[in-house]
Amino acid sequence: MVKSVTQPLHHRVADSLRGRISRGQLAVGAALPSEAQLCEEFGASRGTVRQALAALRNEGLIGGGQGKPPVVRQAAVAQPFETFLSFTRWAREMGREPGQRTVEVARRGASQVAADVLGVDEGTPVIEVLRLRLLDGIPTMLERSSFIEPVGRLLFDFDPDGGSIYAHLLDRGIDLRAARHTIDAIGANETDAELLSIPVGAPLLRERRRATDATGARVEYADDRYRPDLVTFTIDNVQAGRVSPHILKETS
Amino acid sequence: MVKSVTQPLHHRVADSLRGRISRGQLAVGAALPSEAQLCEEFGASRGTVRQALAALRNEGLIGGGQGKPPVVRQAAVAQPFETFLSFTRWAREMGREPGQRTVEVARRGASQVAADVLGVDEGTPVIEVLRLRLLDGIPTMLERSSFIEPVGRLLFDFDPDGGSIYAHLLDRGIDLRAARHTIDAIGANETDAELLSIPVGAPLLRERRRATDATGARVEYADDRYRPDLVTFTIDNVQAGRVSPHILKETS
DNA sequence: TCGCGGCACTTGTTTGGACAAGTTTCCACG
DNA sequence: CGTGGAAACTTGTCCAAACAAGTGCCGCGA
Repeated sequence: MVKSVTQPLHHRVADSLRGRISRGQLAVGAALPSEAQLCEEFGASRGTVRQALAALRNEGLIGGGQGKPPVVRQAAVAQPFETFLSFTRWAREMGREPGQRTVEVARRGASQVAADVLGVDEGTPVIEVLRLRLLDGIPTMLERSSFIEPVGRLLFDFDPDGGSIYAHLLDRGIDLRAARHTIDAIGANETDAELLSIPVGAPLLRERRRATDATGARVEYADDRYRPDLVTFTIDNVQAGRVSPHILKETS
Repeated sequence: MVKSVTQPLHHRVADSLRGRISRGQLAVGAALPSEAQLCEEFGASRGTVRQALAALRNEGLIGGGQGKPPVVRQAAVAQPFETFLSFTRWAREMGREPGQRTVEVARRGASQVAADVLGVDEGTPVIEVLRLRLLDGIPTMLERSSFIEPVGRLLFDFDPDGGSIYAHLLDRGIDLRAARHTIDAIGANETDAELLSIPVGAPLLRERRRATDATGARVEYADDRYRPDLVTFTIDNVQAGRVSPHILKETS
C-alpha cells in the first residue's frame, strides 16, 4: 500500500466526502456509497473508512442507522464558528449582500476593558478598528475591534472595504481557533445612533467577543452592536439528546 | 470472550469513565488511565477502548494529544436544556436564590403573535402567565408565557410562588422536549419598567421561546425580558472542533 | 552541573478478519 | 396476485497485530 506522507488516510476520505456533500454531488437525503464501495475507491480498509464516516457523523453531516447506508442530512450547516466570526461570510450564506464602511483604523493604547480581556497592561498599544457593517446597503451592525499589536499591524495593508478581516489574517498565518461570545443589550450612544440611523438610547443587541489563536493566546476583543429589528440570535435545543444546541444568527 | 447481551462494550466503557468524571473520581486536569490499562480493566481490545475514548472526546469531556494520556477537561457542564427552560433550576445552579412573584394567571384569547407561534387561530383560548423572577430578591426578569389550553389548565392548581412551572407540568405528564429560543433586544415598556425598577425605554435582553412536547406539538410561547446588567448569554465555540458550541446563561 | 541522546511509554493510523444485527429485495408458495 | 420468508447486503461490534509519531524521563558524557 503506497501511503501519502501528507495526511492520514481517514482524513482524506472524510475530506473527499465532505467536498462531495458541499458541492452537491451528494444531494440532501441521498445515500452515501456503502462502506465496501468506499474501501475499494480509496484502497482503504473498513476500519479506516468507518473512522472517516464517524467524523462526518459527529459533525452532523450524515445520519442513518444500522443496516441502512448513511444519508446526507439536511441543514448541512456550516460550522457556526465562521458564522459567528465573519460577518461577510455569514451575510453571503444568508443570501444577503454584505457591505461595510471602515470608519477608523488606529493604533493607540488599550482601554481598560480591552486590556483586561486581552490580558495586557492598560495602555499597551493595540490596533482598533471601527467598522459599520451593512446588509443590502442597510446599516445593520457597528463593530469595534481591538487586536493585539503583532496581529493588528497586519491590518494596515488591509483594504478597508475589501471584505473579511479574518480572511485577510488567515492569509497571513493568523488562524483564530476559539472564541467566547457574550450577548447582552445596551442603549445606543451618540456614535451608535448616528452611524446606525437610530435614536440615542434605542436598544441594541450587543455581542462582545474574545478570540484566541491556536496557542490559546488572546488576539482580539470586539464589541459588536446589532440593530435588534434586523438581526437576532436563535438557539435550538432538545432535551436528553446528546445533540448539541444549534445556534444561528438570523436576519428578520 | 463472554459477551453481555445488554449494551455494547464500548458503551459500558464510556459510561464507566463518564461516571468517574462526574463523580469526581477523575479530577479536572487529571490524566485518564492509559489505553492499555483500560483494555486490561475491561477485558476489551484496544479498538474498543479507543471507540469509547472517541465518544468522550467529542462530548468535550476529555482532551489531550498524541503521546500524552488524555486529560479530563473542565466544564463537565450539565445539559443546557434545563438551564434554558427553568429559571428556578438555573438560578440554583448558579448558587443564587431564585424568587418569583406571579403577577397574573389568566385564560383569554390568544394574541396574534402567540397564536401564530402556537399554531392556533387568533382568539383561541390560551392560559397566560405573567411572572416576575427574582435573583437573591432582586427583580431580574419578566416572563410572559402563553400555554395551549389543555396544558395551561394544569396551572390553575399551581402554587403561584411555588417554584418551577416546568417541574409542576412534568409531574402531570407534560414533558417539554425541544425549544427554540430567539434572542434580541427591546426597550422596556411601562409594565416592564415598573416591575423591573428601570426607566421606560431602557434596553432589555429578550428571549422568546417556543417549546414543544415529545410529539412535536407546540405547547408554550414565552417572552422573557432580562435586565442586561444582571444576565447575559455566553457562547463558546472552537473552530474545526467537532465539539459543539457551549451556551451559558450567566449573571454578572 | 548541564545538556543531549536514547529508551520506554503513550497515542495515532491502518490492516484484516469474524460475527451480530438490521434492511431490502425478490422469489416461491399459497 | 399478495404475502411470507429466505437470501443478499448493509452497518454495528469486537478482536489481534503492527508500525508511526509524539512525550517524558533517565542516564551518560562533556
